[in-house]
Amino acid sequence: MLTQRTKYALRAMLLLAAQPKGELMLVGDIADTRKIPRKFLEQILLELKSHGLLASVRGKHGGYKLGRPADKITYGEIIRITDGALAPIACASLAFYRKCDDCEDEKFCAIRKTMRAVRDSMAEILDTVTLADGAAREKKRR
Amino acid sequence: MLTQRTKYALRAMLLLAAQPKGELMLVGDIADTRKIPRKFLEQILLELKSHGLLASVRGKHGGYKLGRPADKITYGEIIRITDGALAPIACASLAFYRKCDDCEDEKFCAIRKTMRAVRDSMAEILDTVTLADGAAREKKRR
DNA sequence: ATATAACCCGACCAAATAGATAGACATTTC
DNA sequence: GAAATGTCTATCTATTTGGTCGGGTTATAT
Repeated sequence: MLTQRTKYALRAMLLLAAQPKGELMLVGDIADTRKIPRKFLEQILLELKSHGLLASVRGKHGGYKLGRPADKITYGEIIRITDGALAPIACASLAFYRKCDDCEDEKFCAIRKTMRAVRDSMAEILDTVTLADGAAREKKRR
Repeated sequence: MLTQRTKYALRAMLLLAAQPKGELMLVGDIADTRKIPRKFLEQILLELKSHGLLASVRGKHGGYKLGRPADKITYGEIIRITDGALAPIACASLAFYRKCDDCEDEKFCAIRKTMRAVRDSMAEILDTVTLADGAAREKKRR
């Protein structure tokens, strides 16, 4: 399950993706609009920024905007930053691989094999769908 | 990520699936073979049994065996019992659906839509792969 | 009867993780 | 230099996870 943190991250990013290109948005406005605790959101945005997914301007008239075009940022990227591995089990992860403590023979592990397949099919979606796709969909609401 | 509990459950079930058909296995033997804390395993097996995935015999010469043929038990079933929803987010789950507290318009939620797609592709694998498949694979080890 | 299992239950515990909150600091505009 | 705004670090609390412990019960084979 995605953490609350990740849900907040996705929501905030989608909101920014829906802004007129290059326009800055205040942390406070993002928090209010998407009902995210302000201070918590601050941390999340900072982390996303440190990975280049966001850009910011300080001082008066500052704010946040996407660090790259919305069609170049995938859900998968965001999730990996805020939540970590996509795979259901660490030994089946690519980006966050870790051996199971008590695994004897990874190569023949029937659990790992299946979880790898699951990971792959998750990644196929999450590394393909972009913020632009999401924002386009949400626009229909109005 | 799957919990340790679920990993144990899968391991235990796969071991039972590899037994000669109908043969009983002691909790203690399962625990030793698959390196699972004995008392913890007891709890897990009991839960799986209560859902019909296992059958047991008490008293001397007692033990556990699968409650159904190995090719009729999927990974998905086991995971849903020990871990809950497959979906990355509750509002995208079928078996464990729950509305997001602060969701305004589920129908147009771009997060939910994608996570539903993810859920579906996970379920397609996890509800298809059976213990028989897994056990067959592990047999090759020898 | 006795030994050997599974069953069942509730209490307890430690460590990790999640979800925030608080406050001081740095930077920019006006 | 004052106001607005992002940056950074520390701290707090609650929940979940992953067990452990103990002991009582029920069922079965010998």
